[in-house]
Amino acid sequence: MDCHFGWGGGTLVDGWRKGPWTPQEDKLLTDYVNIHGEGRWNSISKATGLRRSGKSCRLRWVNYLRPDLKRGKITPQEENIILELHARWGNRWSTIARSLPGRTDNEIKNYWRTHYKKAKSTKIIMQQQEHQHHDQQKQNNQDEMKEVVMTPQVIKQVVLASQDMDEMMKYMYQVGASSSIMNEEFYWNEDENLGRLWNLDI
DNA sequence: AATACAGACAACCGCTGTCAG
DNA sequence: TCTGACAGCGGTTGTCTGTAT
Repeated sequence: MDCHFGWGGGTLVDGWRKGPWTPQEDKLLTDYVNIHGEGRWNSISKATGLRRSGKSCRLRWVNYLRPDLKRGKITPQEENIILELHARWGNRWSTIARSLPGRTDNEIKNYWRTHYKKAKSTKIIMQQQEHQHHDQQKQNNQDEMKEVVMTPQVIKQVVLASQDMDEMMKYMYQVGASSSIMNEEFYWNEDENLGRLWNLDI
């Protein structure tokens, strides 16, 4: 059974409230955690009368109410850390978040999703340009090797568009990347080279 | 001024791992 | 060893807000 509360309210499902939290609910949860500490999330509803599931309470505390949370935009430094760690760990958001004090896995996940989607479009455009480039060469009946100039900006875009190191390297070789960092040594020393990559002044 | 669109954020859902009984 | 409760994680969706047309 669903019961809609209207503006500022939530929805009651099987006795649990869902939807946006109210300031009153936030206060109940904050007071409880300040007294009892984190954990035992399922006890909160019984102890405080808060009609929220343990899961919902934990999420609200971790992502919004925790006092050590950093507010505001992701800084360029944090962005570089996220990109580097994502290249290394993939979608292990909680692992990445541990390297960014005050940032939550949810926040990083949302940030990546927004910017990754943008990068994905960039990748498609780059592939289209590559195809056009290739067609042009065919049309001109030129038999020379194709070469894409890999500026630092392009390299960073490729990393942004890649799911992982393997895909990135595959793509860079696919487009015939020409860059001083594109060599065997770079491929096999990914940790060190990611550092070098993000030190590029772009 | 109205509308469409994209970005940012908050919250939920389903799954998995852990641990106590 | 098995099982259920719980916490945590990643994926996904919904909503709000700012900006472009």
